[in-house]
Amino acid sequence: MQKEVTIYDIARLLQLSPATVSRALNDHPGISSQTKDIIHSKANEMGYRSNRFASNLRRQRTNTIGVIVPRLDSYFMSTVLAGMEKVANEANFNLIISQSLESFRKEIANAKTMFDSRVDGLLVSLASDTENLDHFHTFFRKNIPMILFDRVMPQKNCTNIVIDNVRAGYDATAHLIAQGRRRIMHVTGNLRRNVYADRLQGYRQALADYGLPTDETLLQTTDLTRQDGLDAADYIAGLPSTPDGLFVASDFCAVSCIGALQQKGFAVPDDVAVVGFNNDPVSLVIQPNLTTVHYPGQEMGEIAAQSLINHLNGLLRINTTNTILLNYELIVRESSRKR
Amino acid sequence: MQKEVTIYDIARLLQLSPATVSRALNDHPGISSQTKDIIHSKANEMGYRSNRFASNLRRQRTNTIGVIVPRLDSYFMSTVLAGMEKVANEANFNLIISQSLESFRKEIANAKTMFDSRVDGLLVSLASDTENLDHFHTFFRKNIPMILFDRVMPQKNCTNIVIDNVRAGYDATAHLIAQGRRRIMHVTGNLRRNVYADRLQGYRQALADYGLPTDETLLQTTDLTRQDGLDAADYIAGLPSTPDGLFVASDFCAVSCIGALQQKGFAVPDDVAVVGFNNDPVSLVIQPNLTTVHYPGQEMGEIAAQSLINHLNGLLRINTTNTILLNYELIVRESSRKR
DNA sequence: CTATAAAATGCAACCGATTGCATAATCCGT
DNA sequence: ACGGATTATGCAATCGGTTGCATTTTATAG
Repeated sequence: MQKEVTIYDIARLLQLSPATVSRALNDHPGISSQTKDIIHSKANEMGYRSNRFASNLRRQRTNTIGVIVPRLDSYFMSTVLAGMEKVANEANFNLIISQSLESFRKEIANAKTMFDSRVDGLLVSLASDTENLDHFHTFFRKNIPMILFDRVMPQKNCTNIVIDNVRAGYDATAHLIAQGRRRIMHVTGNLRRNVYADRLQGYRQALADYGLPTDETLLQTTDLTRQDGLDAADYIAGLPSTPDGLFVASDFCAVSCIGALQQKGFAVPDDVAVVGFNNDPVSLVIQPNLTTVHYPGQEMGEIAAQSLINHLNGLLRINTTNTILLNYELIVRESSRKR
Repeated sequence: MQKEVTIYDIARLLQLSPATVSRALNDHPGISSQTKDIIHSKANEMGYRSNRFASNLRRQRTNTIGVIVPRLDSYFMSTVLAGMEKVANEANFNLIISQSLESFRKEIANAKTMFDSRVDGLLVSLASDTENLDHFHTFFRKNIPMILFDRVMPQKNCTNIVIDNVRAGYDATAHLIAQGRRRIMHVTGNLRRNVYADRLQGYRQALADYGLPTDETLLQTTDLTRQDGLDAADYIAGLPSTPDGLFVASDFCAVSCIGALQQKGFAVPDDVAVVGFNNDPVSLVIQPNLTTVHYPGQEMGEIAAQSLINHLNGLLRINTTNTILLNYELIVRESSRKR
C-alpha cells in the first residue's frame, strides 16, 4: 500500500508551507491566484486526495448528511434519493441512508446512530406510526439542522418540503366527480401522517363543494399494503350500494385493489373509476392504466439536500419555520376516464 | 453548542491517563477489568461519544463501507440493503450507498467518489452495461477488499455472492415443462450479466434434457423494463405459432407482459403459462398471481456485509477467489399451474 | 527613495484518539 | 523479605489539515 500524498508533500516540493497549500486548495482569498494555480496543478499531478478525517477533526464538521426514510423500495423514494445524491456529491457531502421500515422504534434507533455518526444535518421522512419528534431533540439541542420531506410534522426551526396534498386530494376527487361519479370511496393510510390526512381533507372538501354527501362507510383507513387493496375490494363487494369511484392514496394498493375488483366481476372504469397516488411505474402495469398524481421525487430530493447544504454553508438560513411546496400533476389515464 | 466529552475529560476526572481510557474503551487486554468498569460507567455517565474522525485519522481506517447498486427501487434491493445496514450497524460500520442507475459511466463516477471517501471496503452489484472492472483497479491496487453480489463478474481476490442462477433457470423451465408446456419462450436481460446469462443457460439445459427443440425465435434479449414486457406481448401475438410457456427473468417485466397478453385475448395460464423471477411484491398484484423464484435479499445483504467486515477485522480472509451460493426457492402460483 | 498600507505567506498550536515503548505496581515462589 | 516475572498504567509522538496571529514581501503614496 503506497502512502498517500499529503499537503506536507506538496509543500515540500514547492518550497511552501503546509498552511499555504491548505489555503490554496480551499480557495482562500489570501492566497495569490498565481500560487493557487501552481499548487493545484502540483496536487493534481501527484494525485493528492484530501484526508477528510483530518479535516473533519479540525473543523468539527463531518460533511455528512443523514437520511432516514420509511422504505427504500418505492420508485418515489428511489428518485428522491437519486436527487439527494446528485446534489450531495456535487457539494462534496456524503450521505448516510437508513430505513425505518415504517417503525417508530427503528426510527428512534436510526436517529441515535445518526447522532453518534455526528451528521451535520438530517433529512427525514417519518415512519407511519411515529408519534412525535422527541427522538430528534438531541439534534435540536445541538442546533443540528433537520429538514422533513414528504411525511412531515410541524416543528419549530424545521423546514418542511411537501406537495399540497390537500389540493392534490381535492383534484383527484374532483376529477372523479367530473367523470360523473357520485359515490366516491377513499382508501387512505395512517392519518397521523400529513400526506394521508391532507389528501383526506381534500377529498372531503371536494365532495362538499360539489354538493355530494359524506358517507363514512366509504372511508377506509389502512396501511396501504397489497393486502389492504384486496380487503378494500372485498369491502366494496360487500357494500349494499357499490361506489362508482375510488380514490386510493397509493398506487400499489390501488393496483392490487383493481385486480381484485376485476376478479369479482367489476369493470374498471365502467363500474368503478379509480385514481391512485404517486405515479409509481406499477400504475402502468395494470389494465386499464391507472390515473394517478405525479409526485416530483427527484426534485424533492434535490431541493431538500440543497437547502440543507446551503444552510450548513451559511448561504441560507432555514431556521425560520417555513414550508416549501412543490408542484404535482394529475395524470389521467384509462382507469378513470369516461367512455 | 455544548462541547463534547473527550477521553481527556474522563481521564482527568478519574485521575488516569488518556491512554488508559482509550484502551479501556476499546477493551484492550492490558487493562484490568476493574479499571475498565470504572471507565465505562464514567463514560456512560458523561455521555461520551467517540470521535470517529480522530480515531479514523489515527488508525488510517474509516469504518465505512461503500455500496454501489444498479437501483434502489426494487423490493429485492431494499431487502438487501436492510440486511447490510443491520450487520453494519451492529459492527459499528457506516454505509455509503449510491446507485449507478444501470449506467457504466455513473458506476465509474460512483467508484471514484467511494475511493475519495476512502471506504474500507466495497459491496457492488454491477450495472447492466458494465463491461469490465477497470474502474475498481484503484481499489485492488490499494488492497481494498470488494465483494460482488447478485450481478457479479469473476475477478481475482474478489468474493462473489449469488444464487445458482443456472439451476434456478433450469427449475423454472422444468416446472413449465412439467405443466405440459412444449413451446417455451424466454425473455432475458443483458447477457453480459451473469444473472441473465446463467438463467438462459439453465433454460437451454432444461429444454435439452427434456428433449425439446431450441427455437431461437423464442428467445428475446431486452432490458426487462415495462415497455419490454409490452413489446414481448406484441412479439408473441405476432408469432405464427404461439408459445404455451413463458419464462421472464424479472417479475416486473413479466407482470406487464401478462397484462398486455390478456389485453390481446390470451388466457394466462391456459394459453400461456408464465414464470417470473425475484418474488417481487408485484407478482402478487397481477391476476393470476405470478409464479416466480424467490431471491433471498436480506440474507444476501447480511452475508455480504458480514463477510466484508470479518475480512476487515482480520477474522476471515476472503482473498482466495471464492463464491458463496445462497438458496433460492421456486414459488408456484396460478400463472403457471395446470388446471 | 522612504514610509505606510496592503497583500501574501509562514509559524505553531490545535482537533481527539491510538499505540510502541518505558515505567510502575503487583504477585509469586522460595 | 527479595529477585524476577507478570500485569497495569503512563509518556509522548503521531495521524493530516486548519486557522489565529505574526511576519515578510510587494505595492502605493508622498
